[in-house]
Amino acid sequence: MHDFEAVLQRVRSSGLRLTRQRRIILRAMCDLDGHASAEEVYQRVSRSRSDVDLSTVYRALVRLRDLRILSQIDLGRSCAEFEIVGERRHHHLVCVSCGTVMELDHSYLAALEEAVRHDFDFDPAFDHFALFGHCAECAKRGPGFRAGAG
Amino acid sequence: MHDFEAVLQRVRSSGLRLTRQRRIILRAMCDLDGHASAEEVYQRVSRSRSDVDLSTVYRALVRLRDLRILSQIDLGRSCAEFEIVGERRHHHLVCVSCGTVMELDHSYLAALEEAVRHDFDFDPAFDHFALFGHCAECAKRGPGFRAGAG
DNA sequence: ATGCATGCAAATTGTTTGCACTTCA
DNA sequence: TGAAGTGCAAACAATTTGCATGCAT
Repeated sequence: MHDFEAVLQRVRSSGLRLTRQRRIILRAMCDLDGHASAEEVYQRVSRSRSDVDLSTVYRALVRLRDLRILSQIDLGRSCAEFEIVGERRHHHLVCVSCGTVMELDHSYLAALEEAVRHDFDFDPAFDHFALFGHCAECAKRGPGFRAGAG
Repeated sequence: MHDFEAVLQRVRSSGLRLTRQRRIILRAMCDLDGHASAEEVYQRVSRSRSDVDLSTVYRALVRLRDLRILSQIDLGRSCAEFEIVGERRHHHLVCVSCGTVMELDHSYLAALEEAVRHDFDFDPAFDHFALFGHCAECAKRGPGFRAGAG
């Protein structure tokens, strides 16, 4: 649940052309709580009678991601997922066996971020990333499934 | 550069059938220093006259990854990459603009691993993962390119 | 008006699968 | 011998692209 008007404002000030389709897509992204793949966004916007082509969805998501209005993430579902960039920086714990996704506050990564920046002169794009592993229940049940997912 | 015989031994003791094709693939993975995608492995093993089908390469890589003889990683090249699992746990810093890949010792992630395990009862599969961002040179040159890569 | 965006359809790319045949254990 | 593995070709899914048309600025 993000402020649609605020997002529109960000788009306008970025200079990106605000078309009917992009408006629809942004509305869907704002309403949505969490992530969505291009296909999912497409499904949602297709419900409204003024539908949008799938390729347009793809193009819009990429543009908006480049402007940092959306962030892109790989949650291990073999497709890119997107989310409105909000104020709280957060990341994700993804269970590779049951698919559960938990949020991880950015503070957990602050030290690592600093160390990498200092020691390697490397600026990590730590805005939204996924950490794969096993949740408590699945760990109990024993290993198996997808191994080194990254 | 990994010890081919040692790897074969691991495969044998895992119970996996040791075929001509898998031997060839493993030899290629051992000779190779670093990662390779299925396609790259395929290219390499195709040079030898006793070539291997691409689908066989895919199937072998998956099997070997499940046995933890190989680790799989997404380095942002939009294809899975594989590497022989060695002794030193390490991860990667991937520059999203120039593509440079640097190694990051596991020690950098130890604290995070522990915190996540403790606070979320979540066991991160921290064997080999990629951290995207910008290297010093590219950061200097200014932003652009791929944004939130995860 | 003019250039950026869209729709449509077709192309690409990475990866997977069905099936008859081969081969390792 | 029998189950597991292979080659081949075809299927797939996610994403991209060419091009004529359309619409914000």
